Amino acid sequence: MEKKSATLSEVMAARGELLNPDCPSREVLKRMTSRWTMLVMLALQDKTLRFSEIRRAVGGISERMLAQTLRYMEEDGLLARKAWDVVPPHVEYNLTPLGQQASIYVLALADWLESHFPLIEQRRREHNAPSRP
Amino acid sequence: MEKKSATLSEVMAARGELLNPDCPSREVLKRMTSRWTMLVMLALQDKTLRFSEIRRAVGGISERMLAQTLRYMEEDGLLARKAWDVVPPHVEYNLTPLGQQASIYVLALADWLESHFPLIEQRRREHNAPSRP
DNA sequence: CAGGATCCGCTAGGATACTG
DNA sequence: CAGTATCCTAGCGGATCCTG
Repeated sequence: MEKKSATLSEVMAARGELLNPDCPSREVLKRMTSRWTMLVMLALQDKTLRFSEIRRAVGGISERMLAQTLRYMEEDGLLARKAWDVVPPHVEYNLTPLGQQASIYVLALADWLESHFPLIEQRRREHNAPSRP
Repeated sequence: MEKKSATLSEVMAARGELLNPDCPSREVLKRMTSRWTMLVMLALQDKTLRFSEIRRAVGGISERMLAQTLRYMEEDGLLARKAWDVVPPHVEYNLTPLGQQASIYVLALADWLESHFPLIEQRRREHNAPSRP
């Protein structure tokens, strides 16, 4: 499993990997780009937050989904969880270096989307109402 | 609700826009990062393909999902569809400039994911088998 | 060939209640 | 506070058949 500098063809091959239906990274893609994961990344960008703080930050997420999302992210090494053994419980979350790297791309996409959303909406209107006489 | 030139704080607010549960761009995010949309973008990167070619390129996608994905992408202005009125039908798809812009971010994310997938998998194994004696 | 129409299983995800 | 457990529903998505 040594990692040498990738040749161009290797890079190109790797790039198409996801198009393979059996590609195991598809599930990771699915998780990472899932509705809530991206928003949690957005909320945790260079911050450390507690469970309920994230819940408040990410509008509309349910406890169940937040818990599950956090578990997945931790499992994938994107999220660090620190729990103090006190009562009432105190747990803090923040992105790991790996998670922060990933968040760069997620945030870039989110930013692009937000800034181009008006254009997309306009295209959609044009599309759905094409020159009605 | 009037829109003047954005101040820095407004820009920062815009970045958090997606965290608002009522934010309309959430649905676009959902569509754009949906399972198949990203893979179709991957397949169409600087290419023009026909329906069945895309279907073959994106392993595992069903006709129904491909058709729906293409419709959404066209609706959002990410995809251009050209149909010749011949029999048998001939239809070609390629990304619009807007779609190509978007694909940059999607592909960047996909690339990062593919190259870091081994690491993520390793983290997951470590996580699921923590120092068993 | 490029899809639309239908049927249907599965699961993502919400609401609520409960616990350490 | 930080979750887990349970129940339940909408809609994602697959399989299949059909048509211009």
